[in-house]
Amino acid sequence: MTRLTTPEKILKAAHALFEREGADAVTMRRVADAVGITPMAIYRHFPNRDALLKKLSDDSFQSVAHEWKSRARSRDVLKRLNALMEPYLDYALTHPHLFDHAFSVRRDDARRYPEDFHARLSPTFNVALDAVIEGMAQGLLKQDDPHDVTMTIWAHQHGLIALYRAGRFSYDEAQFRAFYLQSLRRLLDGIKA
Amino acid sequence: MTRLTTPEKILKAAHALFEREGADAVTMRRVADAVGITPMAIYRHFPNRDALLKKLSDDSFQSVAHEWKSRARSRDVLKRLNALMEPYLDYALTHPHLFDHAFSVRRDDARRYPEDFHARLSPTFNVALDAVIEGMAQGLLKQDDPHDVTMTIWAHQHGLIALYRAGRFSYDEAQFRAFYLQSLRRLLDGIKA
DNA sequence: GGGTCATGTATACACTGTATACATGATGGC
DNA sequence: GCCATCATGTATACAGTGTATACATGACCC
Repeated sequence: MTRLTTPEKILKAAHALFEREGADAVTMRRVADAVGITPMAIYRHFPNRDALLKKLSDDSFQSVAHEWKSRARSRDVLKRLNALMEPYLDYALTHPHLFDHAFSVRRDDARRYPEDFHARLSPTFNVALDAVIEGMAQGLLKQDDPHDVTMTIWAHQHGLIALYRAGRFSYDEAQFRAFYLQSLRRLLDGIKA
Repeated sequence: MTRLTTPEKILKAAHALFEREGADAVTMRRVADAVGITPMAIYRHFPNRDALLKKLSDDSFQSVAHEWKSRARSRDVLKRLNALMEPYLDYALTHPHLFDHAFSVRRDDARRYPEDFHARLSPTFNVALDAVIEGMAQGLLKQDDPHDVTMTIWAHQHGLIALYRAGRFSYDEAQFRAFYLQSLRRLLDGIKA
């Protein structure tokens, strides 16, 4: 257990609150109490509450982002695409509150489609994009704009999880996972006969 | 201009605030000021703020729900499905804050998949479901669980709009609408070659 | 005419983020 | 060794939030 600097302690305490009870539970006073300082001391390290929450969720997301890439190892493009669909769900299920904050909250610095994704600014999007490009080159996927197709896949994943997070499914995690994969299979194969 | 009862005045004032500035702007004090009463007077008509917001968004949603059905007139099932995809987007674009509240907020009384939708409790879901069932019967759509397929379509729509609402697209409304319809076409046709 | 009840007001409390002013202790230059 | 500087903390205060509680007022009915 290495000694933590104060900003680290603050982030850790805030993170714990966030994971357990969601963003609303992360009040300056509760974080300060958990660290053992006064609320105003937090402002020596973070300009305001939003910045604290943002740093928090950015760090958390960063720590799982590399996991993304490591799953994209398969030679088979279709298997690779399938394997890429799971980490997004995994993150949503293991860090639900952080997921909400990372993807469902409007924020000024969020990457925007299409320009930021054409500029390859999103490492996670890139992995999926490359699989799609390769799939089209190999003739496994229909010829189409690969960026648009990747975005379609992302949106589909996101929609399912957003509805799940909003309480629109009565499925438990295992059941929802099955539905999620099945639904993505429909996207790959199409609904039309 | 018929005379409004106090609860109606409250709802109208709250609705205006909601549409213009979003849920956070709907404070008891601002609503009360707009109506010309004290904040506590609102509690004679609504048990608390959440109930006020809920009634508000339910009413708003109700007022557009019948529009849903009227679009499902075409004989051609595929055209009908396409026509059904637009109202959801229209509602999201014309009432963005209300859309967020209606579909992205966790609420205890929300209908849950699958049981509430099998019980046909959602008039809007039913319209799409019936089109899907008919499409399968006619052999236009792949044989599959029609409820699951309808849910897949809904999730796809929802994901696109959720990302748009979260600021992940730099498209303007017209551009996003085009992308939205294109993406849903991909779902119908499939991505695989 | 007087009780009942719906509807309003006034006040107060606990909670929020954070601006402002001040304290304290470590560090570096002379 | 001493003193200024500065990072880091505290204490207090303010404006905002939802809402519990107590009281006022006027319409209605018997």
